[in-house]
Amino acid sequence: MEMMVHGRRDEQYGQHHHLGLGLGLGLGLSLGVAGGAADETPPPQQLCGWNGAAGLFPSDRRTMMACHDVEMPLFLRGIDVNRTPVAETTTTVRRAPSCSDEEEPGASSSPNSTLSSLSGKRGAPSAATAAAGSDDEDSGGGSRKKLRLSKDQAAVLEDTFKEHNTLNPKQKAALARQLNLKPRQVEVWFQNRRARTKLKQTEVDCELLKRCCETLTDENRRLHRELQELRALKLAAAAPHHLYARVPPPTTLTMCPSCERIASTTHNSGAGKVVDAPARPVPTRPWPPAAAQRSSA
DNA sequence: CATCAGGACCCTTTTACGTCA
DNA sequence: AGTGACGTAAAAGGGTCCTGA
Repeated sequence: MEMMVHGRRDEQYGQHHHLGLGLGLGLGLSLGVAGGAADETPPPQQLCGWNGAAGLFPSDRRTMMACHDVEMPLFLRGIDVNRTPVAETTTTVRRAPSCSDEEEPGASSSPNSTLSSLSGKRGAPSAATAAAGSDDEDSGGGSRKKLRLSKDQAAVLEDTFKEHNTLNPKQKAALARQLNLKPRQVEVWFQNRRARTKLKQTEVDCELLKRCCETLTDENRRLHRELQELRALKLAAAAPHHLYARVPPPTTLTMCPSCERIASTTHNSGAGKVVDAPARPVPTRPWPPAAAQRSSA
């Protein structure tokens, strides 16, 4: 049952992500960034080259630290619960002064912890706050307290996320038990983590599209120039010789005999030399096209 | 077959916390 | 040392979708 649900979700959100992230791929870009794809569990929504966690996800200091710790044995033992930040460094998990009561390992320090026991439905805000108020009475008027996860907790979560970016209830419960967190906290962490992943991927896609757009703009500019030159050439060819001869051509147009491409080169010495432009039987197509003629007729 | 409850997830917003100037 | 701005992670709230009863 659990696995079924899981698979379904994957499928569902795979489609979802096609909408969200598909833009970079619609252009048929094979995102070359895909180098280290192995790192991140290719989520169902993996559409383009996954950049791997290395360069992407640890965008912030804290996550970075967590990722660096990844090598540590996966199942950390004696993980620092959210309380008693004994010898934490900068990422000390602080307990709110109000939350002086120590809950037993099962009940997390999260002020919202009561929420997780509300059978999953996160609605019922009033119930939540009410519960919170009753649970940690001294929480100061129901203001939720956020507790940073410890480095170790984050590392384990990161590791697990790399294996699979979603959790089935069993895994969630196990992880929560292992980390001494509420299942709800684990769930929220995974949600936020997925959101961060998606954001990063979107940024990468966006950057790629930007580059692609620049390339196309350049190409477009180049083609426009080429078109102008060709039009000028055509005009010159059509002009009567005596008129054309009076205007010293700023450039000399030459044609490659093999490929029949016309090249315009500045040629000072050959100023009076007029290229007999229509040497090439270029416009083989009638103008306007026959179809157009027919339709206009 | 229609309906409903339950569950999982996503998206957006809010809030608490940490850092820096 | 105190403070405000800012960035970020944790959490809330609301919505969608799917499944099973």
